[in-house]
Amino acid sequence: MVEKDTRRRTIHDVAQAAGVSISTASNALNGTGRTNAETRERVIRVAKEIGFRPNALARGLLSKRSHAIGMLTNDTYGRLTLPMAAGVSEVLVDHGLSVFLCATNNDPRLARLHLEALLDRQVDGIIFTATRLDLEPPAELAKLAIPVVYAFAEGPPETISFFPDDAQGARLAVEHLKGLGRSRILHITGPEDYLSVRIRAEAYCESFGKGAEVHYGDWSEEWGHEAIDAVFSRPGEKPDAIFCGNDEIARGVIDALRDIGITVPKDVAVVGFDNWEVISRQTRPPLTTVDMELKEIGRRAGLAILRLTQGEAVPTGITRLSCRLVVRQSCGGQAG
Amino acid sequence: MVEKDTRRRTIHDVAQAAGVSISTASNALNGTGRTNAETRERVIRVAKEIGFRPNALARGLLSKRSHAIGMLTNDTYGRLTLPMAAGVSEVLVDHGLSVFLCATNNDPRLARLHLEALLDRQVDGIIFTATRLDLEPPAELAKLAIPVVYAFAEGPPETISFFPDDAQGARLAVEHLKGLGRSRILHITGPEDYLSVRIRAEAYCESFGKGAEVHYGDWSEEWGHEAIDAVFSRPGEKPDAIFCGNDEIARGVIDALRDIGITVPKDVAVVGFDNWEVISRQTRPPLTTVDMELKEIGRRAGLAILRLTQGEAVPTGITRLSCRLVVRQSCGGQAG
DNA sequence: CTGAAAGCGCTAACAT
DNA sequence: ATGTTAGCGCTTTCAG
Repeated sequence: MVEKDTRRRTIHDVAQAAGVSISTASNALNGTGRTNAETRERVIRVAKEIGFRPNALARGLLSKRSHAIGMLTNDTYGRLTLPMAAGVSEVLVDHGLSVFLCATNNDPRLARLHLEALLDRQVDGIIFTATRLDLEPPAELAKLAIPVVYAFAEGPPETISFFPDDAQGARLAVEHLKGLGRSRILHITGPEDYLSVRIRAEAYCESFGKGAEVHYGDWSEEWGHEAIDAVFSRPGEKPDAIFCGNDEIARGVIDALRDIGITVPKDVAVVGFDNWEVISRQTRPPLTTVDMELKEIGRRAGLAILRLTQGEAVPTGITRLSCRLVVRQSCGGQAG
Repeated sequence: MVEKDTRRRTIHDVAQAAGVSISTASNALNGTGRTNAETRERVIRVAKEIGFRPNALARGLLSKRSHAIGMLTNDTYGRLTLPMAAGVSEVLVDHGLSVFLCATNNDPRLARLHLEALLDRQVDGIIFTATRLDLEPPAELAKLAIPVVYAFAEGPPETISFFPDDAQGARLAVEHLKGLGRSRILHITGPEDYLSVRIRAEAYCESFGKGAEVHYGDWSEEWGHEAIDAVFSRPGEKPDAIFCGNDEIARGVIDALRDIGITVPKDVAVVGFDNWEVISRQTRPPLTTVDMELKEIGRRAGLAILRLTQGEAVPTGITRLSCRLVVRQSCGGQAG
């Protein structure tokens, strides 16, 4: 009994089966050089028949392009990184680029380990993503010979970065509330040492004008509760709208308001930030919130890397991508 | 002015700089063959000096091992896939294996595209992960010449699969409640067509015994609300504990109980399933819940692939990994 | 239009 | 102990 040959078919097999030389087979398959239409078709047919698939390693060795990129992320794939990864992958898969996912877990040793592995594998480029804008990317990245793109992170000058436009997102929220006739809008948000927190707060202050009031805290529902309890237990005029720094805070705010008998959105309108659906769809009422379009950020980063690996130029600097307001019922919008 | 040579250093450069032949350099660096200790050290030193890093493509071409594996996942990286990916990566990175992440988004075209790309890249193995146990993995996977491991998914007979032990997890929850003196435990869970739902429900019934009562619904907070409203508005004895099919349902349950003036955990204890922290830490009181140890599933899958790629045998069949009960305050546990 | 040959960077027999 | 050589699978001059 003859053992079945389980080896992968090589271009050598194709050439032999088609009765041509290896180089002719290669030319035919890649449409390079001059090849008789007839032979070309025969070669292509044979290749399909015997299930030939070119070895990407051999190709990469020769072309010095691996058609793979690395995605380096500082966290264990939080809710920010993943939508971005989806966007990256979506853009690249149809161009034959694969993605190595490297979670560094904020550990510099791991980061270097992954980075070296990526370079050894001759990746055509690297996308660095982080969980907050003001996290310093590894300095080595800037010195690499291959293209690097920063997503949700800021690279050094002359590099390419994609950000959500936090200021525009905040304005979107405030203008929406103003348009609904709200006039005493409070901002309850996260820790002041986050860059996005400061940007959003500043845009809120500018957009709302006199009477703006920012409460910094942490990213938790509990903080939303606390803040509401504090604000509504003090004397004086009460707010008629709350713009929250993220959806978790917004959820705490909404729950706290209900607890003290205030109706959302009739008495107080609430807007969140993130559109993290497990929260924003489940608040009662569902939450109007600002979506940072993370997937789009990923897409843009992927596209940029794609262009760069093809030798095209991509403008350097920070590109701020617009946020989108997702209107649900917590502001008095239509039921839906 | 001489252009700086930005080419990557090759073993040829090392050999030249160390004044030895290429093969001696190779032997010295890899510790293969016989090499004089002195030359070996010199070669290694020189290699480090000029920043030599071996080209993984060339190595892979020769050894037919790319030291990369593919992770194929059916969803756009949901909360289930990601912890598993983290576990996989954690185990493999120190062994020099990199991971291609391929999100198929439940699209068969994408799945095949990714699979072919992985094979072209000569990956050493593939891990398939899904978002539910009873999702049929692509049939092509079983026929591959390389090792395949299924995580949170069931492969065909004679393959290797890792599952959470849903039945044990459910028993953990029920026994915990019984141990706390609860005697009228209800099970409010997800859609009956989910295998995990059926397994958990069955284990609950067996463990709780006479009087078991299962309410099937969907995976939402809303359903938790509805179910509680229905149960507490009907005549007859009321439950003193609820075992929920996931954390979202549990959150709805807790909120609904509070709405009708029932205190958790005093009057009714609640246990969830998933330990999705954005929910389970934020319920009031925080939720006692069953953790499926997804990261551990990923680790085991990664370890299995590692063994297989090294030619070691790994027992086939389904391995069910124990769940862990995370005790918070929704059952009357200690405050923490 | 086709084929022979060189070589990408590396490893592993085999000579020396 | 070290060097020479062949070759992994592929693309690409360059002769024919």
